[in-house]
Amino acid sequence: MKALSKPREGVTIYEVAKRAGVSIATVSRALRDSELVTPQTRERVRAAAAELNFTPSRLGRSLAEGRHAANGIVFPDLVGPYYAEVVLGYEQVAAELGRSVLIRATHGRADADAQVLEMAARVDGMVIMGRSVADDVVARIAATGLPLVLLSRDPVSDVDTVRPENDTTARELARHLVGHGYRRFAFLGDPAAAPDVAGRYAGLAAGLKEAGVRVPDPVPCAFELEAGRSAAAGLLACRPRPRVIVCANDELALGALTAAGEAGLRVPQDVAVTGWDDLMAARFAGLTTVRQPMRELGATAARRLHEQIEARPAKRTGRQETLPTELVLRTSCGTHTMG
Amino acid sequence: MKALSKPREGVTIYEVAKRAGVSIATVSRALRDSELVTPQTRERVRAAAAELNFTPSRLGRSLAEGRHAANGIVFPDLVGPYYAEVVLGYEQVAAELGRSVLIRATHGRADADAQVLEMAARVDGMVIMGRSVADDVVARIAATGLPLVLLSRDPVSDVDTVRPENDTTARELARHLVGHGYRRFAFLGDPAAAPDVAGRYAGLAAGLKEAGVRVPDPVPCAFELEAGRSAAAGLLACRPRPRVIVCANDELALGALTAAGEAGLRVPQDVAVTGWDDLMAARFAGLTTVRQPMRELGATAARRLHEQIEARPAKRTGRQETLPTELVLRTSCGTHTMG
DNA sequence: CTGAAAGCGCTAACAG
DNA sequence: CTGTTAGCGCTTTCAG
Repeated sequence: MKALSKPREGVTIYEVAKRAGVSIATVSRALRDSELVTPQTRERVRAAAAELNFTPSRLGRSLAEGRHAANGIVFPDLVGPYYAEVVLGYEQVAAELGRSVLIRATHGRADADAQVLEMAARVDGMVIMGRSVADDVVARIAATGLPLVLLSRDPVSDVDTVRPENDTTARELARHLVGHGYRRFAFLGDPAAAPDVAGRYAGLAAGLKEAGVRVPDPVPCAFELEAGRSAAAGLLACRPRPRVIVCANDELALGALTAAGEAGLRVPQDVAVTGWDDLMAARFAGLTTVRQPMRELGATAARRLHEQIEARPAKRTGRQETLPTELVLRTSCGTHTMG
Repeated sequence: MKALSKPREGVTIYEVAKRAGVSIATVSRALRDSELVTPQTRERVRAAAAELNFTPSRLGRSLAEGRHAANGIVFPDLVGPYYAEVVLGYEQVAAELGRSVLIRATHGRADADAQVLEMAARVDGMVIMGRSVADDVVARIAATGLPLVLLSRDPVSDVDTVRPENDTTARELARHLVGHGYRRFAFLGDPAAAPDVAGRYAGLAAGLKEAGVRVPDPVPCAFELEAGRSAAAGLLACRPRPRVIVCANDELALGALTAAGEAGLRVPQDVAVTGWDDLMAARFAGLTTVRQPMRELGATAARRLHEQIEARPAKRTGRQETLPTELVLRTSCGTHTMG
């Protein structure tokens, strides 16, 4: 057997050791500020490392330490400001905790399962958001004992979950709209596409039922402005026309607003529209919507995950955490009298 | 010397080998579809692996293969839709190429340099965006021979660069605004904060100079709506008031629009406003702006990086690529007569 | 076709 | 305080 001699090119700890005239153990210690080295030696090693522009291999270190010092997050997509904010909150907390961050958007890809499993092998713990992968993949990862947190997703076995409040606020929205005198409702969005949408629809339905108003069937629709526009155009062509279109998120609502304009209808006089998310555009479009603590969702998930990682061996608590959301009234749902 | 016995818990290739009654080499081969194993053996190994819920350790594999199969991307921040879109494009291409993605937002953190260096040790190549770290860090990473691509940033030595067109389109914008008859310009944004802003300001200045219009000093301002609002409020209080406020990006412009509204000024009759980015909100705010191929910027950077990684040992070409941008005229810059 | 064993770069006992 | 050395989990010669 001979050396394999891969065409590696990074400077290794051996070269630094040789240059500094010490052993690799001393280099390792010196570079990590161990107390077990003379300031003198430390300096010599430091100098040698600097001269060689040496950075320790993360692979070697992780393998020896038995940890990656990295967290992952998987989400269905990154389109629209929603996911980005969540990822931002996640990254921020992870960075503070000194952990690297791996991301993967599944985009409904065929090999999503494999990619997520791959990520599971690279991290000390991960967050899975929404319906990015099937339950059996989640279960399989959970079975390995890897720290795991589900975000905006229905619980799977005893995995920790973090999500925004949907039900209560959706009921509140229903009550508010009924208060405007509306009776013909439409719901734009596919409850089967995301747990959050299911929760919003359920809350709306419950609120309407309480008020004795007919509950509309949901109109499934992709999460894009364009899709919202065309679906809403169809809805607005119905007779009798719905008096209010409750949309599963702001992008759809913005599309509905566009459709209403194209149909020559005034909002809210002819048709009212509501969204969900409170994107920046919602403000400029005067859209009534629900504000979600997106960044905080990501940050919270990161903290829960970290707790699990630190608490190894894992004690799955199945903790469920729900973050509050807030109804934001603007002009698109109807005219509000001041005072 | 004894075994170290870390409290590792993952199933290893040894256990699979034992269970399948073969050597670890055979397991390794079987699981990676090597031709060198009987279908029979392969099946036996597969079964054993499945029963044990085995996933090969990425660390072990990477260390042995001498590659991470991961790419990194560093950006200054993730606030606002701009960066998210870039990251999305990057992730998408990286995923197609079978590579994991590491992200890091520096947020102007003090330890940004160390974090970026850390990432450099975890990936086979990385993209550095805007002013996320200082030139010397870029140079240092480049010196290690790690494949590197700069995004929306001034070139450093011979590192490949990808960026959006700023100068030409900014000149075009200047000409258009001068065509509206405007002479008193203001520029909101800090050219020192981002190379893109510097390019936009330079282009605007050049365009104005050509037209014989006085070039305004830039008004430095953070990249946030609120900051834009207050800076614009100050500008609008000046006498004589600027006739048009050219903003470094849409968020600032949206803030300027808000400020104008609060000051009781009509846009564009009393003051015109332009942005840059073409966020979704820009459309609903009627904002004249410049559309950038954000997703394509990320995707292009990912491809360039991949080329470098595949072409190892690296041959730095210092290739510079500029992606086109497009002026989008809406109502905020002035009234346009049809036809 | 399969197995034995040598590393990949680093950390951490252990023995000086 | 410092050096020696045994792994960490996997891939890959090299021999059979």
